[in-house]
Amino acid sequence: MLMKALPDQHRDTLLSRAIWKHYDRGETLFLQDEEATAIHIVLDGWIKLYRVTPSGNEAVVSVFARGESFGEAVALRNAPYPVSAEAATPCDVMHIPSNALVDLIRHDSEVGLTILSSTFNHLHSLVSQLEQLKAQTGAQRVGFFLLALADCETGQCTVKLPYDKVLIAGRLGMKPESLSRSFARLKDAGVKIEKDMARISDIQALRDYVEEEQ
Amino acid sequence: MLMKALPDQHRDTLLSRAIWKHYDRGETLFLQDEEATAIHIVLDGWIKLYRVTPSGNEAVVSVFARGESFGEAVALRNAPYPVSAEAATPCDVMHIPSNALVDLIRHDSEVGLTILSSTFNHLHSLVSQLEQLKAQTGAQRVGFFLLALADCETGQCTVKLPYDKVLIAGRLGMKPESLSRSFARLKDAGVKIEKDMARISDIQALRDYVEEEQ
DNA sequence: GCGATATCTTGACTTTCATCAAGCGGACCT
DNA sequence: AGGTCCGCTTGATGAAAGTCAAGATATCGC
Repeated sequence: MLMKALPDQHRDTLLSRAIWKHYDRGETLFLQDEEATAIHIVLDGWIKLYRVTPSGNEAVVSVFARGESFGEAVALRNAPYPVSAEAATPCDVMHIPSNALVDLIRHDSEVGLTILSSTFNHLHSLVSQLEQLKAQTGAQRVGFFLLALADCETGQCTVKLPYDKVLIAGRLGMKPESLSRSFARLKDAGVKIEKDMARISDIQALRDYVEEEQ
Repeated sequence: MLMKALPDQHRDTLLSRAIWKHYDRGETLFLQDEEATAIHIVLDGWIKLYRVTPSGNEAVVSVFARGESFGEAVALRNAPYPVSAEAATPCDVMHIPSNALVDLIRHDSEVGLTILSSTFNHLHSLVSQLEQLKAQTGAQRVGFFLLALADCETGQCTVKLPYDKVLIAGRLGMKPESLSRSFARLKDAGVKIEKDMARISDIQALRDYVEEEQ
């Protein structure tokens, strides 16, 4: 996201100062309240960002896939991370020192606008998450999640669940048990779960279901 | 927030191109999906940002007070607003044309960093809203809201509710009826509501209450 | 003062979801 | 094969919050 938006010349400047690293499942990239020194780009695998509440509960804030970047703005402010990051699957991640980026922004103000834009996309996705959480039932949120993964337009479709159900549940703001029950409800909307695959018998029917009142 | 962070010289540049305007309660500043042409700074009163869901429900996204600014990042991208804005009380608002700001950023990249930072404050507040919504009960969220308004450190304290209860309820992700019941529960934590004033008999007791497990 | 309207509270009922507990099935190990 | 751990599902129960409806309490205009 970040990289695509930059002109080649700048991208190379950043890449020359980057660090590649592999993480096993469950390994921690950084912890909440640590000071940010780099931004992170997922090359392969899934990274989850989560927060531990004072009472010790874990809330998944978001999950990043291959090609996505996170931590830009925190690194720029030299602020502490507001979340922790952990590999949800085995991962390859590229780290770019925040200095490299700050230098670049000072040098070319256009880069600032680009990052602002990417930050803003993230902000919008949070706003719509917030809205979804308030206004939709669990089963509808799950349906929405499946639709976002489906790549076909109409008719029947099969989706591979990208990470395990505990994490999906967290991502959608519910407990694994509730996720399981939501899947059961979605049977009426033509969704069948087999291991880590979801078979949607009619995309449009599912769309209608998630947009239904109540 | 935005203005304070800028050096005087730049602030004056912006102010010279700004427009002042008064809004009566209930008046609309802009609607979701309109194209953004300016950023907004609240001089007096309260502005609510809300979203209308496809099913017609209204969800309050945030409420801005005197001195706060919003719409920076949307204006910079020339994107459509993701939310609508309305005066929750009579308001004075300053509008700064987005061109003015874009010119400034191109001219001085430091400004880009400043705005990035302010955008990120907003983003973090959304993240913690998300977390709160998931992990706390209604009464705890209300308690948290009151604590944020209270200006004293310990002992007893009286807080004026800044806008009406329907809006507070929306801001906290609940229905007015639930807000009313949450207030009733907070009596045990030493909070009494009289019209639009909240009397907190012991700030610390309330703090303990909102941080309690469950 | 007296209605009329808007705002807030209360009550009864329902839905949704978290929780606790038990059970199933697969993967992995020795 | 037999354990054992883990991820997932299912069932029973309770708490929280939404819904619908009715009442209480302003606030305003006349």
